[in-house]
Amino acid sequence: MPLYQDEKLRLYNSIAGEKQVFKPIHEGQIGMYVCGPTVYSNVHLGNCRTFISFDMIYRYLTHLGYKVRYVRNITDAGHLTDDADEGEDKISKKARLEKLEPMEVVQQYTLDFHNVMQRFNTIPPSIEPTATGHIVEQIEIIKTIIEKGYAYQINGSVYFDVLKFNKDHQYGKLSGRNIEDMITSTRELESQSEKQSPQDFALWKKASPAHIMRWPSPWGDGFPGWHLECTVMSSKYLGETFDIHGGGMDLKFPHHECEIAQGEAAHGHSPVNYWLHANMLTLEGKKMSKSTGNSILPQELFSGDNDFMEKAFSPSIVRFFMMQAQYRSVLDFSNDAILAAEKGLTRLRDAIALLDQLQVSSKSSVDIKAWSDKAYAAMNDDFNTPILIAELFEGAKIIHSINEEKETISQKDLDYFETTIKAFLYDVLGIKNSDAVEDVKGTQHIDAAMKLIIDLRATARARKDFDTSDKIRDELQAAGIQLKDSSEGTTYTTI
RNA sequence: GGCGUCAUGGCCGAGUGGCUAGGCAAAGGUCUGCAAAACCUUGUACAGCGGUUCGAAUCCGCUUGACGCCUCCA
Repeated sequence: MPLYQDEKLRLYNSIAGEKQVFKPIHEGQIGMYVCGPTVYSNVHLGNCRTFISFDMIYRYLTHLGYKVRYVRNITDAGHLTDDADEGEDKISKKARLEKLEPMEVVQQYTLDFHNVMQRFNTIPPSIEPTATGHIVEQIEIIKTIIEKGYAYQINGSVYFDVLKFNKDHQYGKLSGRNIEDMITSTRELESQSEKQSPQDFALWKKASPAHIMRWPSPWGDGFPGWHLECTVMSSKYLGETFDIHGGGMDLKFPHHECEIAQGEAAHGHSPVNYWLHANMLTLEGKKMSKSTGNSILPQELFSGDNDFMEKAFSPSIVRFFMMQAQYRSVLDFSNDAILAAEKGLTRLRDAIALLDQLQVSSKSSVDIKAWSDKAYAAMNDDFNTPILIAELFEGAKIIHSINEEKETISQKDLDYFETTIKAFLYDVLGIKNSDAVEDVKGTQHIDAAMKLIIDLRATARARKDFDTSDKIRDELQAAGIQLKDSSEGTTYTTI
């Protein structure tokens, strides 16, 4: 029997503004769409937080026994640098500046994104569609929206008519805005806009002669608007209404608002049942952002080559650090905070490593079921990973108590305990049980330590204390470090 | 200016109308030839001012501050 039948999952639905009991459209199956990156530059750590948060959510849903179709797009066209009429496609701009084919830009940063996601131990989505791969579908849905009367074309571009839409539907319900306020508070644009109303947004943009990314359409050569791809790809792979839509908090408006409008305009009903928004990662108290330069790249963190941190941190530590905050809370990234996370994770890992050598008894004095109930309760409460981690530390305390024979555990309980605690740390939180740090300084430390051990062994051999020298060699071997004796001396390698 | 979120002990970070969050750090202890490590024990904190209440850090109001969105951003 799948776990989800016992576990009542509640999640915070942004559009309702409250936690709701989760009920999928089809029993046991979930469709989840997450807005992916625009691949015009390297993903920074803030971007990663969102994807790691939804990876954890995907993992937990899967852990509960749901069959999840997880779609996360790659935006490789259509994302404008700004909303003005002269707004340029981000990919196109980067290609122009670096004298590359747009698809070279896309390829470079898609590879970077995949590489970083792999380092963070995220599970690839079931489908990872691209905007350029769905131009035909985007053109089709634009036609539909025009037919329904919610879009107009002008000078080879097509705009969504927000005011018209708002007469029959409610624009702004996700982000809590009403159209009147928006009209009165909209900043005046210097340039004369071809849009009927400043709130209108582009479904299709005419390509100027110099624009290198262009596709033919009924309205002339051009490229699709940013919001459209998500509407098209989510409905194509998950249906016109699906269970969960995720993304960063900063996409709530206008991006997700526009998605709702497009979906309702084209299909007549709301596209999403549960909207989930992951909060921002800040650096020195300010939102990480490519445009302001206040950001740190994952590679810089893993290598220690950055101005913010005193040492290198492995992907697992960074991920564990992120999991210590709830996904809906703003999290500030700092040297002290991640250092604390590193020590905590080590303690947790050390405790779990003790599981294999625990003595079993005929009866348990510890209540493992009560412990796991609390762990599940934490996750069922809108994926409260900080509480889950607190329970994992309680688990560590239990392990130590048994190890010191202050408490007892039966074989049956131990098996369940081990399975559960590992499932939560490895499978749900996605923390690997060990990982190598590509830390130059760290390697130097190990080298220094190994040199000392090797010297001690050499001394022992010199005085024919082979008990000691063999012990060193054999135990290192067992620990995965192989000594190599040669006429030049002794070296070591990891196995 | 509009909309929204948040202010928790040295740091990070949960949660709750009355009962221990957790991690890091710190102090004491166990262990140890000495250290280190490890493990155990210890924290009554919740921006300020009012109000509701038998009781609020938790609810309401105001003040102050921070952040996010309103323009591209995960």
